[in-house]
Amino acid sequence: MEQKIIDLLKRSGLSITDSRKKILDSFFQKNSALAHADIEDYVGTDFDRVTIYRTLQTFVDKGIIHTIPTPDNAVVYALCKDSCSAGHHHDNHVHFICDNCNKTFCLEHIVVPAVKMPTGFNATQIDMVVSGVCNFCNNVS
Amino acid sequence: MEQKIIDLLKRSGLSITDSRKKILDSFFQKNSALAHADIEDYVGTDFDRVTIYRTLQTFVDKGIIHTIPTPDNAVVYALCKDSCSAGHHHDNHVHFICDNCNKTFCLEHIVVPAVKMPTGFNATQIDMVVSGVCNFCNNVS
DNA sequence: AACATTTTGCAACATAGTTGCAATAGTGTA
DNA sequence: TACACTATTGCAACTATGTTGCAAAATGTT
Repeated sequence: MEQKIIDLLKRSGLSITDSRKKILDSFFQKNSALAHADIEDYVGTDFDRVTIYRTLQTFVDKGIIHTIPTPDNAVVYALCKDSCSAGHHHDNHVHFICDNCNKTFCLEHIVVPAVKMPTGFNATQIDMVVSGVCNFCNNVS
Repeated sequence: MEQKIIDLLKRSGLSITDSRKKILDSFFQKNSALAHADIEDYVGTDFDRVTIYRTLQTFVDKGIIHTIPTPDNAVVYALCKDSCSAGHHHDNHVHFICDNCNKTFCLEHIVVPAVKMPTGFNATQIDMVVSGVCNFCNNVS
């Protein structure tokens, strides 16, 4: 796991630092998307708030994580699959937010369907966010 | 116009106040969605920041406006069509954000397409936000 | 080990949004 | 129209979120 994280950082051309390792680790530990506050909770007081902001920004720039827009306008981050590289970002899957446990999931294999735009409108990016109850919460009940 | 706004407020069971009239007016004047800051600019110093927050919240509760999630996570509001009523909200159209002029539009007649959810996931709401260049910016170039 | 380059932490700041409470304005009734 | 009741507003203070500059510390390279 440790090695997997170090490899990913190296592959992205980033130097190996404690905060980057720990923050990446938090994404591998949980398998849902994380808000800034979640990460702050996870790493505790080990690192400064500012460092977390900057690290997340770096990860987004390098294509390691991507942001997910949510209806309640909280910033949420999730790991990108290997096909994502710096700048060129293949994030065309549907995202799911559970109203019950409040977690955000990437539905990796559900592709955002095409929509026909009105004349004059050119689409470059499409975000689709579905809310409801996730499989974990459904199984519990 | 004045009368139209007063009728809308009455129909929603709200008392007629200067701030509500002015804020509703800003939505009728511009025909794109508005961020809190846009409204603050429009109404100037006539009303307190807090009043604008509370008024927008009231309008959302009553189904007069709806919020739109944006990829850069700014809160944006737009007028609901008449079919929207308090609590019961028919907001199943696609939203469009222009990367050039930065305005947000409701594509009222473009319905969000259906997507098949993985087993265990139940969808109650689907948001679809398209980014690109709007028809106004395309015509200009 | 020594150096140049990144990264981090701190402090200070900027913006966004919330809450309690007293003052004010709107509404229905006489 | 005047009154009383209720709803709304403004103020102040606060919390949360995010940003910037700069010096100190850690990283990578030789």
